[in-house]
Amino acid sequence: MSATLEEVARVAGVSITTASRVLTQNTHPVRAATRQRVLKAAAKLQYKPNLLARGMRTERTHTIGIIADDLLSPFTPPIIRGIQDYLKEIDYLGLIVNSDWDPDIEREAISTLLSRAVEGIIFVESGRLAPTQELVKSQKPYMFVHRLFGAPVQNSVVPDDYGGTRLVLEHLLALGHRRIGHIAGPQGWHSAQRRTDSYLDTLSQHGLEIDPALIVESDWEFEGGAVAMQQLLQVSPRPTAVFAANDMMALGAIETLRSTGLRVPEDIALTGYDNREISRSLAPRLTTVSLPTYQMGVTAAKLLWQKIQGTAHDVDEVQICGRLYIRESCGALPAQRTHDELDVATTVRHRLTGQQPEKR
Amino acid sequence: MSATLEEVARVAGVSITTASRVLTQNTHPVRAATRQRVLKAAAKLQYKPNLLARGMRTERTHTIGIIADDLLSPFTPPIIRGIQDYLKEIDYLGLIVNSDWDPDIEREAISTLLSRAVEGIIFVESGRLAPTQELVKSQKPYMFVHRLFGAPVQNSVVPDDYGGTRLVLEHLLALGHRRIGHIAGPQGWHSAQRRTDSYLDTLSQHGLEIDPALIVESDWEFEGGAVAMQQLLQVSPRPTAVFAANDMMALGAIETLRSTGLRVPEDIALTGYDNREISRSLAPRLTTVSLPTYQMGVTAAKLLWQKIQGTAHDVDEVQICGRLYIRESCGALPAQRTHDELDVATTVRHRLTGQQPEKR
DNA sequence: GTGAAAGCGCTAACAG
DNA sequence: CTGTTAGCGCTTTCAC
Repeated sequence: MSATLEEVARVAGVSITTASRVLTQNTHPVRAATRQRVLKAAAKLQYKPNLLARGMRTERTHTIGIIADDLLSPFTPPIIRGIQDYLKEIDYLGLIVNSDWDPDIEREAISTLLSRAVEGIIFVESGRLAPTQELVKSQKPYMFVHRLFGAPVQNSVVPDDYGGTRLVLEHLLALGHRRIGHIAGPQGWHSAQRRTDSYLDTLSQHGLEIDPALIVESDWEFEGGAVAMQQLLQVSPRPTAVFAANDMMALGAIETLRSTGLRVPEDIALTGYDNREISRSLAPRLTTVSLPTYQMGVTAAKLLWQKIQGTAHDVDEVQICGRLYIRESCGALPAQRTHDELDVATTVRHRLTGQQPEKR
Repeated sequence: MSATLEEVARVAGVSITTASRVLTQNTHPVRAATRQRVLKAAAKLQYKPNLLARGMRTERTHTIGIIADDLLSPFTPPIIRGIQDYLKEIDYLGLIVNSDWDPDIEREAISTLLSRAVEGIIFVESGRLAPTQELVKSQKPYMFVHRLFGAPVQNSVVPDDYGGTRLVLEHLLALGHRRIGHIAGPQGWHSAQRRTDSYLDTLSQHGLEIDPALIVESDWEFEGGAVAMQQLLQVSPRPTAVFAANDMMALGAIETLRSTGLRVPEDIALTGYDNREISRSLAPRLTTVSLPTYQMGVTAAKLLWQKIQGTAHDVDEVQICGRLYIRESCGALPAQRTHDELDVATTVRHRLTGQQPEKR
């Protein structure tokens, strides 16, 4: 390992205590000259405090636990990144454990983290609605981010699906659409339900009558969206726009329209939700609302930090609204960038091992 | 915190030493009856060892560091998941830090991790080719996974791009294609270069002449693939199949073909690389080769573990080959599932708050 | 077989 | 202002 405090103290010709006082943000007074000697010694020896030892003494390990139910979900990594970025500012690190929607594994994970004296735990996309016995007993603070099911619970940070949906629907309404279909997510999911609720309320508030035939529940997936769209096409009069509750279903819907010979957005306008990365590439590029995953992660970390410091206690559910991304699929932007534009945007050249290709 | 060894010992009526001996995989002999008493006391108090204290004594923290240059890359999460799953088996945990392609941040990250007495470090998608001074000095083992640039280096686990490319090309050859275009990745990237090398070698080995005009370098992106395909379409005679060096460019190429009125795979067969999640959804579903990210993570963790234990030292670069996924875009499968099939595959039903919709 | 004691590296009283 | 001392919870000699 690297140099210890003792060595630094010896080199600086002071006691361990003094060295410690200089090398921490301790308020205890130390003479300037002494301070300098210690600092110099530390620099010379490349002293790095052993955080384990410090943590043992102070009960502050500068570590929190992150329990992810599905690390491979498209939303989990940006949430974690948000958490990490906030942690970095306060000089903390996160220990990440997977729980795979299994209560036993999760219990085990909590236990493992507690054993490592984390100062708090953040659950990412947890199916759980309440902390385990052990966690409660430990008195450690915790937060849920992007809780997928159930009613509002304290200490959780979730997307404002209701508000986000209103953003995209009012955009469609502003474009003149009056007959708007809805491919809903599975209603067992919190987000799906909120988005559908908002669809119903927003249309009603704008004086439109709800046509049950224009609402089709699907399963979040591409193929589900494709099938749902087929169903919507059989309704008459046909909707002029469709709000899909997520991007994958919107893409599936586009596929159905395409194979039916209908154009997006000219024949039917389409919008999604989530702002998945692929949505801004595929043609037509999708108008959608972002899921503010990164910001949710930051917020959860910040709230956990306040709880660790004792400046906050149980907090009510926090909702964070995404942004509306207006692209081509709703008709508000030119239908498609031209290939000329693409040519400018991208550099393409030939290659064949070593030799420069001929000009064409 | 939870119960300490001392309390367990007191309850069991033995010394701390004895309790410790029972509760670790210590070989020291303990009478069966005593052992039972300790075990019972531990269970009763729900004893969980303080891993910090143990780590301080043993210099084994059961923790490794993971430095990710880009957590939001599509490949990083599955690599990390592979690492974590292996770590779980050996009862280790990973401390994840981001470095964002910045050498200073990376140096800092290494320092932070060392300060926490990690037993080794895995670099994920690192741009770096060698460990820092400090890391070398620390004597801690390390591994690189999915190193993106440069020649083979020791202690790294990378995909076998050469072999993977051969898989997909031989598939196209077996389907009878003789004029195969190639949308290459940016040749500064290791993977791109290897895939192009393999393209050249495989075609040559099968007695085909390389036509430089059929090789277009692009930028890994959707739009780049679209532009590259336009370029390939101007070559005459036209290729009957195109191997894109990644899925995104393949999707872009499909878009170009579609807007040109050409069908995939009837008019031109297309294949990608990486097996991105979206490739198995969009129509036509993409034939591609997987990047064995998960397995790479597992392998890196396993090798690191061997180095930690001292049963292995510096190891030569390990290459792991992906799998060929045959789908519709190359023409080897029926062009598209029918909508009837889709109907069966997915449950779709109406919903309107509370009320069951009418049968249609 | 069992236990007393030392100590990992650090911080926090408490004296001076 | 500085230093001495105790001890966080655990493992590990070394005696018995």
